[in-house]
Amino acid sequence: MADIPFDLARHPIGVVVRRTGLKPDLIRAWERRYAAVEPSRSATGRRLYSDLDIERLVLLRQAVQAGRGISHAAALDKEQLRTLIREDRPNPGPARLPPADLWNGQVTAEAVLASCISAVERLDVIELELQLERAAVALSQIHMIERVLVPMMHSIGDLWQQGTLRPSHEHMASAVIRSFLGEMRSAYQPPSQAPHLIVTTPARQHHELGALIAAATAATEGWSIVYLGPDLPPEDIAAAAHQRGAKAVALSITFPPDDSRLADDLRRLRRMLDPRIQVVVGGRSAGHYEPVLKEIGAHSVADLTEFRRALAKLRVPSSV
Amino acid sequence: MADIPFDLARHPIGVVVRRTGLKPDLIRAWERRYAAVEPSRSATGRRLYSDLDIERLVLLRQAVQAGRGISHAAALDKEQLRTLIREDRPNPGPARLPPADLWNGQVTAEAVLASCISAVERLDVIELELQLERAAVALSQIHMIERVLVPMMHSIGDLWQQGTLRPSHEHMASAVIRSFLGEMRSAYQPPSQAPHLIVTTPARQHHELGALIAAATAATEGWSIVYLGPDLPPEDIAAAAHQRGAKAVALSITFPPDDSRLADDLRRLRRMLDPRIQVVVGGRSAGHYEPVLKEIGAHSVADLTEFRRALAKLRVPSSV
DNA sequence: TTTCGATTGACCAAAGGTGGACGAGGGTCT
DNA sequence: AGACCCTCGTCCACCTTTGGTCAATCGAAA
Repeated sequence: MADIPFDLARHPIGVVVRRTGLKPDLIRAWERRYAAVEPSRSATGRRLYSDLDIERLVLLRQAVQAGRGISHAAALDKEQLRTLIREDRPNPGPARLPPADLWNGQVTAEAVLASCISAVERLDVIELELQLERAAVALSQIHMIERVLVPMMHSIGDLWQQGTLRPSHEHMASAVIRSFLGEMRSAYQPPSQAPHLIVTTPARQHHELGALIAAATAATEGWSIVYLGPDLPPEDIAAAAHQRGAKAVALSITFPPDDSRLADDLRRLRRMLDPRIQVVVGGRSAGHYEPVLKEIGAHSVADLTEFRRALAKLRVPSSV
Repeated sequence: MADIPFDLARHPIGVVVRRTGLKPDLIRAWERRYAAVEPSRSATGRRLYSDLDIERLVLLRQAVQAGRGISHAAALDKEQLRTLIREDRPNPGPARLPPADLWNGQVTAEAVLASCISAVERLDVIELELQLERAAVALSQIHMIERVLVPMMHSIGDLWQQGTLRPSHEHMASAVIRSFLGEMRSAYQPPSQAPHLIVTTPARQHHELGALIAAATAATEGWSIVYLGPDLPPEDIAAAAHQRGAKAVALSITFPPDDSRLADDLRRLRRMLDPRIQVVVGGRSAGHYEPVLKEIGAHSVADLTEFRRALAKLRVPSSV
């Protein structure tokens, strides 16, 4: 399979606009004023960008977003840009959560959310996919999950309960979100020595969106995910964990609030599982099972931030 | 199933128009100006297109929609077009596939199938995704579905029943195939005037892979798909069909072999549905419901070829 | 006879390119 | 503190290229 060389100039400016989220005028201005990129030209003068050009533009955008001047950033090479962006991230990263998430007033998580919900109401698959895809270019993955997908699921749940939406709307949205999260997760290629995490839902728990979100989140944290879908009995969860030599098992529990069989399943899982394998449980109804979870020594997480923290702790056995 | 060779030229331009969603004038313009396809001619000068030509036109349409100029796209071969589109569609992913070092020879459906099954046995998500992705570039979509995915589902089903595989393997494979089919479907951007097809599974039918395959297949035939996932009661199917002004509803029935409630649901669906909306039913267990299907005037299809044929017939209201 | 398809040439909307100007925001100078 | 200036995203006017569509005409097919 002949791979296309990265430095082959072949993208017209329209494609670059879609992939970078920058406006065409701006791209040209950066080129004119700072020689930020220097695309080659077609015989008739059209700009042709290479993959490297696009990558560079994305980096430049991130650098500018992080507060650098474009005139300064444009002079740096790829590696310098990368370190610069990495430096900027951890500090203002969490602090920037409230105002961030927009690119010059264009794409805000709230606006995306509104469009998505409207698309769901109209049962418009194409529009919903389009909105999500477009947002994914502009928003970071964390924002995407925490500010768009999670609120969207909640809104849909609410609208469904109050009768505004039918099950078909909820089904359609689930299918689209599922695909989207699946792509999100598989876009992350874990390092080869990454610890394995089994993600699933216990038997009789059919709602898998929570598990998918967990999978996508853990993937961004550098875990290698084995996603098993919903509704799996404890024997199979344990077998899978052992076969893959997993470091941990993540379960999402959404419903019902109380089910003694589920508590039994959890105990059974713990008993069958290698004691070195940790269990993390989250989801809407996880709180109702606190006693059992404590009993079996599972990490119970109330939200994604806690989940991420738990993952970080699990990763480094020394710090337990 | 006697295969018709893909490169046999036999479709008049009208068929190509219906299958690709392109206007006849445009198809001819592409040929005239860019030699985008070069159909053979009948004795009297009529254009005759092969399946490969049609596939190529669909790919070209997608490339153009992704922002490529037709003049540029027309110069590429099938494989290049596929990579291009695949690259444009999903998240402008960070890392690209590693260079293919093995597989220097031909990619055959059988070899892919074997590697996939081995990956499932090893519960190796990454490898399975990699194999599918790689195969998708080399194989046509129809081959991919009929020679890889469908046999794979059957093999897994068999291995599961004979106890070689656990439910966790089956779950993992389902999740991956589901994502993959979802991407396959959404990679096909239907033309805007394409007729809508609702795809789902009746209530209590939880296996959705059949429905997903139907969705992906119909998408390649130029339908606009509203995929609703599994397990939907008739009221909601009907409501969705009416809200989107669908032309037809496709249902996949896999199990159980006999269920009187399902028969009732089918009757109810037919009663609630606008008589102009057709119902197509397929799946492993569809045969067991022949009487009901005949009673409600549903099209019952035994395999994907029949399904495609039924879709083609539905599309042209004149021929009903 | 009506419909479909082929051909040709023309038309025009959309996308892209260029150069220039504007103006909000943030300094600096005297 | 007011005048000045710099930075940089945006907008505009005007042009070229690209490419989808149409109309007119004619032969073939159903």
